[in-house]
Amino acid sequence: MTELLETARQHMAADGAAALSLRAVARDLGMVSSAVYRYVSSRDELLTLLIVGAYDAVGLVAEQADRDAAAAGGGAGTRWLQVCRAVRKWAIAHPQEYALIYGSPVPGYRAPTDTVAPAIRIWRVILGVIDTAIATGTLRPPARPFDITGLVTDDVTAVAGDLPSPPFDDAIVRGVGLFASLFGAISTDLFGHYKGFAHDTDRLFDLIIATCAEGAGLDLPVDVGR
Amino acid sequence: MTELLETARQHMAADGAAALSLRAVARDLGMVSSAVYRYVSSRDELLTLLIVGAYDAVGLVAEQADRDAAAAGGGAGTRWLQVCRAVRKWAIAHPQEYALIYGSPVPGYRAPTDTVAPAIRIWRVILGVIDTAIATGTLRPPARPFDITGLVTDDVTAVAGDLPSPPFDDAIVRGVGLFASLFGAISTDLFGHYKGFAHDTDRLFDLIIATCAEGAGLDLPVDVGR
DNA sequence: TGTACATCAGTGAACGCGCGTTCACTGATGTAC
DNA sequence: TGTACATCAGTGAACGCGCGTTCACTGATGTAC
Repeated sequence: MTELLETARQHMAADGAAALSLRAVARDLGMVSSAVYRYVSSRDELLTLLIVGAYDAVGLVAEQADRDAAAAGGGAGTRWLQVCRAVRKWAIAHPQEYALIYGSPVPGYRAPTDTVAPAIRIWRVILGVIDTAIATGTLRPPARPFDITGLVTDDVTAVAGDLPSPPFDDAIVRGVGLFASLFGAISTDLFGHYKGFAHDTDRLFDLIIATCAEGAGLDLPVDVGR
Repeated sequence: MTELLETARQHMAADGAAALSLRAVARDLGMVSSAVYRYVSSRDELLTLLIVGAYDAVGLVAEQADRDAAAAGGGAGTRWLQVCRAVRKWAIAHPQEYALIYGSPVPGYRAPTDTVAPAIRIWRVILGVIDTAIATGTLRPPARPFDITGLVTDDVTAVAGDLPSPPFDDAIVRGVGLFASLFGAISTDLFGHYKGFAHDTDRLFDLIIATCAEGAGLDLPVDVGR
């Protein structure tokens, strides 16, 4: 089973998730194609397992980076930067797994609800960073407060707990902004949208994260990319 | 030819680019499969045409929104917001074409250089907005200047012209930040990462864009999402 | 006005391929008494 | 210690399918003299 997933991941790494074939994986395992049905009931189930695994890997990497940075005495800004760097490092090491979850959906595949829980892990990390920033008084209050009534569903509180009180009741907006900037910055690079214009992509990434985090009221360490 | 591309786009809309099949398109056109080779020399060439078309569509939509906002007397912030909204509107109307260019690469497809020029149109719009903001004195100077030496290749000046002088020599960083936030925000929504948490996605989008733009030193109209 | 020829858009059959999934099966290993 | 049985991991053949691409061809339309 572990071997099956490992081989499937290798195939994905080579050809992409959309081209993932049970037969090819079976071949690589030295099995006849029908044998994989001993482990997995269909191609879709295999994809689901890979998706869940990828979300969990991102979640784990993010949680660890966050914990490590906090343990080292880092504030909210440092923690966010380290989370971003860790997620990006994972994405670069596993581009097709990244594409599987944060790229375009695989044609014909319908995600079951099993994928929701692992997908949410990264959100918890983001909201945790923001909570810390509020608690330690380092989150810059909004110049002009947003009206967030009717913006999100009640399910958010199930994940995030109660929303912070004003002026920080816009925490979700900031969180979504951080999320979008993180995955926007990674995808832009990974999916080839720099077209050869970027040279030092590591530093450019830090600077994008810093730029957008500043907009969210989060100050990154002063020496980022400088 | 126009019909071919139109039918191909319809098929993509239904099944995604990775599943696009010359035979299925031919069937829909009431042709025998070999007949499409009259118009297109291979499946890859068809994909290239679709990709170029999608980039051009995004570029056009962005340029128009920018021009219209400028003509209506909008400043840099307003222009950027209108560009974002226009691109997002196009993306929602053409999700698979969006995924084709800003999602994960199609497995097995290698993009020829023909796609570079149309892909760059949106960058010109972004850099144009920033130039305006500098020229009109509405771009907030960086609190702590970035050191951008070695960050980008010389090709950038071919697209963007000469870089602005300090303290705005970090314009590219801001531009990439805006780019990442725009496509991050669209993809997050379109690829289903809100998982049912977002309610008013239109307003949420505006707020993300405003949040990240603020980090880039660009002030959006005061009433955005408020 | 009539004829010869070229161009064009599409036909139809065939190639070799890989795919997901099913089914009845085999033989080795483990377990119960 | 020996026997009967159940479980397990995998086999092998077959199903029906759609795919990209090639090739020699046909018949309608346009053009030149």
